[in-house]
Amino acid sequence: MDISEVVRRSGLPASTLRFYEQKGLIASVGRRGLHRVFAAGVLEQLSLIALGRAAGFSLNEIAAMFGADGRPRIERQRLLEKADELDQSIKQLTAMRDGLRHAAACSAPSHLECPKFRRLMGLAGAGVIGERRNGASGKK
Amino acid sequence: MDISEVVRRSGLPASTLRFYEQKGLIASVGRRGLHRVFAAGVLEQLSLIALGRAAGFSLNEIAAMFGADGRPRIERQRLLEKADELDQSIKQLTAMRDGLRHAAACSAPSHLECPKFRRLMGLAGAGVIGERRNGASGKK
DNA sequence: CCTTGACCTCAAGTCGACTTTAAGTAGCAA
DNA sequence: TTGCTACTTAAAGTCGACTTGAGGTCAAGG
Repeated sequence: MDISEVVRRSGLPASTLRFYEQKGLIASVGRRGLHRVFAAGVLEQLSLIALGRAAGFSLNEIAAMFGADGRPRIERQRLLEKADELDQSIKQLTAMRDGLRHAAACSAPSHLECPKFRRLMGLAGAGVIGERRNGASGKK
Repeated sequence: MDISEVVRRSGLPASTLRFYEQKGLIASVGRRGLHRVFAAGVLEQLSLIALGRAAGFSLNEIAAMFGADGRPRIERQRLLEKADELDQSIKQLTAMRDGLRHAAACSAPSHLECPKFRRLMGLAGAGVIGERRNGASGKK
């Protein structure tokens, strides 16, 4: 497969594939002239990378999970840790979601007058509610 | 209050307070010499900002929620939208968490042999599972 | 054979939310 | 008055995951 086919079948832009190759996340099996040639297995690897990203692993972490052979070497322990992290996130997001729904429905003239809202504010201010950089990206 | 007191009572570094002021998220009531002087209300505002951040709003979005007076002008509609986004996130994270737990427990020799794992991979590869930049930050 | 356009490389740019650094100022204690 | 610091500024740097741009190569189709 040449890169354009991988682009077509993975949905990722070529720039991302080159970037992933540079980072050691995927590898081309060789070149035809200058052009990269990929094995079919790269698609599976890309799915795995997407999965890792969705689970919240960084590209570096994901890279560390691939053996030099390209096959995944995933420690079950890491998976459980990440699952626990996700549990934490889920709890926080659930609290946040409920808080937002309440605030939207709340009859208090200003949100600042609503005790529930103030409680949520207090928690966030105290850092009890995790700092997130990005959650559900509302892509166009 | 001078900036050091806000630092002490909010837990945020002074650089962040200056940055927030520059972005128009907070305002000092004046200066004593060069030194900023803050009103007590700034602490409440900072909590509100923290809350907004935790809910997944960007600083710019949060800035837009404050009237020129400094009081929040929050549209209930926005809150409901964000709550729906969070619901989406929660569903995805829950699926991911369960998938990770399964993969960790799964008896298949390689994760690639596990049908559940492969299904999750497929979903992630197809972009069905949202792209996240950061979830539960495992801070030190 | 020649053109075309898909591919290549390397460097730099982007985005968000801050932090860091360098250089300067001034309130307050001694 | 001196001098210590805590404060000030503006600009640049950081981090992660890519994207973009400039300039170059070459495989394939006409």
